[in-house]
Amino acid sequence: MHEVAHDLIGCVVRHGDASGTIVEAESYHEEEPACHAFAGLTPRTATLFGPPGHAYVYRSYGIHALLNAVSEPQGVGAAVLIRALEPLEGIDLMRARRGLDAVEALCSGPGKLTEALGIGLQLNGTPLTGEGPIELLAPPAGRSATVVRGTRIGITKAVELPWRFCDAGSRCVSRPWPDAMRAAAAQERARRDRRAA
DNA sequence: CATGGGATTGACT
DNA sequence: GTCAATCCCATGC
Repeated sequence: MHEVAHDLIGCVVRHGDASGTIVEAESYHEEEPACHAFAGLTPRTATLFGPPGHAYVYRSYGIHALLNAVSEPQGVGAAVLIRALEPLEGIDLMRARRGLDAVEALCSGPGKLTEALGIGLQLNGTPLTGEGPIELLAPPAGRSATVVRGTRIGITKAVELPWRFCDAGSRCVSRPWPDAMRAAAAQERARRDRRAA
């Protein structure tokens, strides 16, 4: 049921002149209480119950816009939250919007990437298939990411569900890193220290 | 109509 | 580590 979230890792999101590769995503479904669609069909969740391949953008904590891709057929409320990108094009534009220089900090969080790409609430409900301002593109041929799976973060309900997917090789993932990534990073550090000694 | 709670981030102790 | 910022909307009276 959550292969969409897995498969989005490595895909490219583009808005205007800025784009990035997805390195982190989480799946949400109407049957579990962490999903906004759990409350049923309301004005807020209408997009979630609409056709797949559309953007669900909502305001979080009154401050940030968060970008999701509707992932199930019309009538089923489900979406994949895009949590982090590796910047690809328009990096200087992203720097200007974010007021930061470090590339790995530009899109390493769901609120950060919408700011970097200039995505706002007015894009809620727009298609991601190329007819709308935001476009979702398949991974470039030949690219294959090592995807690690973990529990979703920042939520208080259904925290045990392992529906968070990250590219283990990316430094642009939002924190905290999944255990598998921390282990890999520690191993790398040990290897480097051994070489230095 | 009033209230409360976030799928977060950045600044500060 | 803690904490405030800030607003949409679901819920309850």
